[in-house]
Amino acid sequence: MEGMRLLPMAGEAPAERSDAARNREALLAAAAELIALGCVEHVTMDAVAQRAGVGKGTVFRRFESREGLMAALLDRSESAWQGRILSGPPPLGPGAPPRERLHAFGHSRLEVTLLHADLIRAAGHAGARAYAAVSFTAMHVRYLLGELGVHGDLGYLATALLAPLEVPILEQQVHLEHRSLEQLRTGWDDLVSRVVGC
Amino acid sequence: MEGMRLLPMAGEAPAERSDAARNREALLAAAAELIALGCVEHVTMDAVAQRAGVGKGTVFRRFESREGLMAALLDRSESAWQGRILSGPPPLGPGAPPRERLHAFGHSRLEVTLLHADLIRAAGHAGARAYAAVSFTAMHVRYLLGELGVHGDLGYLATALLAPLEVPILEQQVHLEHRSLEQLRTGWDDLVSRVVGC
DNA sequence: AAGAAAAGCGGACCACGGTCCGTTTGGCTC
DNA sequence: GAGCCAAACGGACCGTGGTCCGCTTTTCTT
Repeated sequence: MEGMRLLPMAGEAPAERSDAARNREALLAAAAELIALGCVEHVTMDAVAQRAGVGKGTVFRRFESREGLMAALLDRSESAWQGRILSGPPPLGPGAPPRERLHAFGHSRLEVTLLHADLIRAAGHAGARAYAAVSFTAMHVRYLLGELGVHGDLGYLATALLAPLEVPILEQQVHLEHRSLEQLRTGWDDLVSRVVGC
Repeated sequence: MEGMRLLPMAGEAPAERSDAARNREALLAAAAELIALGCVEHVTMDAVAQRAGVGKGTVFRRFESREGLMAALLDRSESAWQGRILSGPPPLGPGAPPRERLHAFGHSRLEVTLLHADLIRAAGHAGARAYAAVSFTAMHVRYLLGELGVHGDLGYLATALLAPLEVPILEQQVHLEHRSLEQLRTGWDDLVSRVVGC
């Protein structure tokens, strides 16, 4: 049994070396600190590398790009939020009727998106990361629409419902058209009502 | 009548010097050429300046930024398109019933957005430019919704309807979810039906 | 424990967007 | 036409994201 590889498990994750893992944590921490004591724009790759006490190349090897670093940062709160949906208390989590869950979902997504707007924008379309997030929300909305007995192309309807919750649209509505959070919530509720049917 | 300013007309546009105007045209032409014989990403500010035979500083003085240059490029086809809506033949232009116009609007917007996706992405949120475009489409959809007798926050509904026609969402649907143009058109029609009411 | 291969590391280097400031030029007035 | 000045010009310069490659460290094997 000597030649047996313990972790790699077929051809999946080749496992990370200890120094690499240590640096990954140090870099994420450094980036988070830099955000905390300034804006996201101040998070420059050189600054992160210097603060973490590593070379610049290391940052890129760990996170591919600046967008990748931002996406990794985002990933933490995003997973927590997904957890609240999959197994948290109602009406966000399971247990409430689908209609209520859909309304709660929109309100929550609205808030979390506005809260992390800068980070999300800086993360851009970082590889499969962004798609994973989009895909989770789309799948959930699709599921709720199904529960509600909606007919039609549920995949398209889910995407269409989610589109007004994306950063550019929300920023436009808040900053250019001066809509309040309350108005956005009402708008979502109205939109949901129209889409699922009277 | 000697001291009278002919063009400035109050405090509006201070008029452009002849060499400035010449350079603006040369730069736009150079940029268009560079796009034509390569992708949008190859349009670098140095390259545009060199091809137009001017200094780099001139490019930035005329267009503020790379995004500004892209927005200026986009502005041409965008105005033509707006013209087709305001005074072109039905069902896109006036003359057709509002419902048909709304469907035609979505289909047309879909195509033009996908066609110029790269340019639109490169233009980003270039100052008031982007908002002007967004604002035109929003106003038009809002107007059509009004004609259709829809009740509620028409401004919000217009934005929500338009959101799935924005570049990031369309690219996601086309490239990640492999939806055809036909499916997108059908999706738009269905969405419109649900929003304006059965 | 020793040795070797692979994974990681670091920082010099490059390209591009954007700024600055000394110089030139177009378009006035006289 | 001469002269003036605001506007426009050009290109050296800077910061940042991203790459590359020779050196170091970890980890696995025997």
